Amino acid sequence: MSGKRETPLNSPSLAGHHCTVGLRLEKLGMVPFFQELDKKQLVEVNKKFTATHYSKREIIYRQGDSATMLRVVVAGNVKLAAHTMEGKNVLLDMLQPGAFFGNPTAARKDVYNETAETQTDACILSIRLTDFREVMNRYPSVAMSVLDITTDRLNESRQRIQHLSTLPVTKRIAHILVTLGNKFGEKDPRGLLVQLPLSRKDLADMAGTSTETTSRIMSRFQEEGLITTGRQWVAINDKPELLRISAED
Amino acid sequence: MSGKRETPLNSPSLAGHHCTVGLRLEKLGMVPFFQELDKKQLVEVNKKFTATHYSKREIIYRQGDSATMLRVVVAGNVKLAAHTMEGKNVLLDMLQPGAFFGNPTAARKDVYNETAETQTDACILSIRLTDFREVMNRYPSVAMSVLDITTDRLNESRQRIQHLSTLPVTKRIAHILVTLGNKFGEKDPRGLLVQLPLSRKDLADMAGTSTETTSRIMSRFQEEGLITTGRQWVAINDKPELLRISAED
DNA sequence: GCACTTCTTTGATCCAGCTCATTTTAGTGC
DNA sequence: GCACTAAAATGAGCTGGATCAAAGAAGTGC
Repeated sequence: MSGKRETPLNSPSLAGHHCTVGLRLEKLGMVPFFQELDKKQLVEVNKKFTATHYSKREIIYRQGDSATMLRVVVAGNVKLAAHTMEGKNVLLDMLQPGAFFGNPTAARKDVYNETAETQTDACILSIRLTDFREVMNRYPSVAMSVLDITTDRLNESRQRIQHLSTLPVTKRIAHILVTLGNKFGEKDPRGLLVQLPLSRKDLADMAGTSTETTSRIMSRFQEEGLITTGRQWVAINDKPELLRISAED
Repeated sequence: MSGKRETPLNSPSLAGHHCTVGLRLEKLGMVPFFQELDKKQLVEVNKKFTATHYSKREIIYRQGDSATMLRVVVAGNVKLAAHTMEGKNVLLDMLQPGAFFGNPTAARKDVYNETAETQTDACILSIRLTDFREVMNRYPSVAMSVLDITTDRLNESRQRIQHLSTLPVTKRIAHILVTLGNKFGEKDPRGLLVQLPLSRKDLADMAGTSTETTSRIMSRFQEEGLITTGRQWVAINDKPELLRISAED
């Protein structure tokens, strides 16, 4: 029983080699919106990108910084969060490899309105915004794909507005857990393990509630056998039931 | 004093002539994302569109309907709202002439997840989604413009999430009033008049609160001289102060 | 292995906003 | 102008979650 609560997350230190020049091209080709480019085009586009390695919990850019770059996660995870003047945080998105961030537009609106921070060691590619616009103009498939992704994000975002406006906290958290399971879940003896360092505060910032309330609800879910959780990690044990809770009545 | 509260909104019945074939082309050219097309291209694109006239409070499509068309508001206003099973509504967006609605993507996700309803008499153009994709592929400027608009909407949407998560109702409503003033405001003896039929319920559905609370807050704002309001209409009298309220502390 | 820091849990109190109930008022149809 | 309908205002009581406070784990550095 003793080890039951030890962090089951993968060691994040396996990064570091990710950002080698050799791997970059290969990775770029796996990014959804470059999928349709051929080898030659990819080489061309690749030249415009710069790779940077970040370690865990590093800030990539801050809310208010001038927005000149578009970035792509190659390896690791990145979270986007917005801050209020009085310490209130809102967790806007958690990104996986392949996802882009930093407005693809930002014509006149020249500052980021969220802060980007790594959750694990990570390798990030950046491209100047003007260069990326050029790429989209030359390859409509890229623009279309970016549009599709942005539209999906808009829809997610609107669903979240709906949840914040109409659902009580318990249901919101149940729904968030299901979503995290689907997006970051990995089979594990403990259940569907969310492969991410994820604190109660993070969950609270996603659900628009307080850390304490989140903690209470998580404890209840654990008692009921729906999840297994410890410091900075969660595993989903009964997704169907969580889904039911998030939608019941 | 007697007439002080009579509805000051423009009569909506001035539509009806909007949807003539003659006007369509002209209107299409004014839509932001066709801005860069020349006359000939516009004529070409125009052929793909169908115009429909709707009267006030008509449903254009419902949440759950299969999504095959992209639509553009030519004249009038349209609101997008999502419904919960138990009557809870969320007002997602209010559209002006020139705005498009109905996912521009919808590859596999083939249903609308909101309901579109006219707020005034309106003229709406529709194009088959596949046709629109073709247009975007042929004219990158169109795709880019649609992307810019979608990105702006995503940012707005995220700001709203932030407000719902961190601000008390009074501030949220103050902010909404300012936004409405900026977007739909017209100079009027009563103040900056929001040219739209706008009930307490609508406001409540935007702010994620109850009709009663909205009513109380609106009454207070009126007492304080910040707004002038009546049945289904509002005029902003002191925008700076409303802004201050929405951001204070 | 021990001291320290950070995260999490739990308890107790309080209040913003919801809900339910009723009255008032603005607009509509005749 | 009068009766009718729907929106808005107002009152009173209740409650989901916030906040404040403090104790209990789980990692970390030395």
